[in-house]
Amino acid sequence: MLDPNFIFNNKELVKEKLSNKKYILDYDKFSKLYLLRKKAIQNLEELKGKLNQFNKKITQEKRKPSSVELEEIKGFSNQSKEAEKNKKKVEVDLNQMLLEIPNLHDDSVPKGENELSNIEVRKIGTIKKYDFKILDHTTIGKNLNLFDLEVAAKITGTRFNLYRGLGAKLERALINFMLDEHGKEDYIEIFPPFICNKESFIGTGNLPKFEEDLFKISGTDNYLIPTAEVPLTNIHSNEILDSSVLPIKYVAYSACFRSEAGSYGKDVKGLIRQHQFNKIELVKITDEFSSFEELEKLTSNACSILDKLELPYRVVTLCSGDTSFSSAKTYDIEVWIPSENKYREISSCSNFCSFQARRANIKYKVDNKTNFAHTLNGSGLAVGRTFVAILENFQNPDGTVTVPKALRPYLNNIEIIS
RNA sequence: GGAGAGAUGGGUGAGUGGUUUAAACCAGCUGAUUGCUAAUCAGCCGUACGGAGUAAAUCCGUACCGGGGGUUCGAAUCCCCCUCUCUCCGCCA
Repeated sequence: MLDPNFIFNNKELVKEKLSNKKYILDYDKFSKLYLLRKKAIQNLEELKGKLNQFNKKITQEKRKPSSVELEEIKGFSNQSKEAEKNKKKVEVDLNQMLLEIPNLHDDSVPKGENELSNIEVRKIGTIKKYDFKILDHTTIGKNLNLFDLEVAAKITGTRFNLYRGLGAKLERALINFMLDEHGKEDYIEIFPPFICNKESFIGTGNLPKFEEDLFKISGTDNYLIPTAEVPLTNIHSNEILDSSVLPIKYVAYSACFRSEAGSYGKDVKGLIRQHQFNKIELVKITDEFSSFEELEKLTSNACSILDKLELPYRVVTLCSGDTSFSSAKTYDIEVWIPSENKYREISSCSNFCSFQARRANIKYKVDNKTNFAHTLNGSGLAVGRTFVAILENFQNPDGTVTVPKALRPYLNNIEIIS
């Protein structure tokens, strides 16, 4: 959520930035609600003040009000009740509008409409030359009996997967490897619930706008998490943190559930786009001064997993139009997928500045002053896509797959999956 | 699933309709005193919003005792709904 005072006082700037993010702000509607709210508050407080004064007098004089007084004061009481209802209604209206306004992108973000305007920051690792006909991960997985999309389709449906044998072990090894590596960087490990309530989703910005992307638990206001960002960021909702505990760093494994509404034709083959997948998530809560510095660190923490797994990748700064609803600045990390001959997103690292903190009410205190905290997150990494990248990048001419050295201790020191 | 108890400031905890402007204690901060540590004494010690102030300091007002609604001139206190916690029983990994 943006600061309503900031919107009110920076009309042109806010409108322009939002339009770069493909959002047309109805400023007139906003300022009308903003001013109505102020007026409603002033009206209510004046009436309440009169009422309080009268009641204080009665109390001090230790007597019951006379019938004449009662008549008069009842009028005030009723008026103030009306004023209160009016205030609440205006506040709800304003709040609803604010919840649907995206975050402003940071000035360091390139302006642009779509991914064509994203800027490559760096490219790491060398793409192998293969002197044999390479296979895609679906074929490799099938040949080596590592996972079974058909069985998953039978027992659940499309876009679900079942890992089997060494495939299941590889997936688990990756999870443990990533958690351990981030633990070395002093991220506190969390094992969160995979279902969160509506308030938590509003806190991170998934609701109210993106409900269709989520799986709702029938008969409740709860949803399956699409990422551990939701529980992790909300650990400190409605709290005022002492500045000495910042930055707070969390890492968590979770299964992630996404409806993938509106992506029916996309990536229908293989493990790239699933309704359920595994992911390691990094979340940071910082003060307002260090968040961009912490974003750089968080991004390189995510990259270091790819470095250690010897997977080629590149880092991209998303342009304004490609930056998500809640984010002020996002780096995408994209891993090389040989069968597609291109880089594919494997992590998205974002600084939300105070946008989520306002929604989730996360503050910190320094020198007796409270401010909204800044929140950040990034995948470290998407496990399923890492699995895909390993199968494809480490495939051998004989159809086997070499296990990256760093991962072997997690896989009974197996060197080759055959 | 059944029965019961509870939720009050950073913590413990009093408070069953009106000086509650939430007692008291602990923790914390500031100052005084005293060789140091410590002890003692005094003061301070929440959040949000609105208003005044060029701004900061500050001052005034309003709201907040798990959340929402209601009764009343007046609610931490009475009524209704919800959430969560604890205890016992049943079931269960």
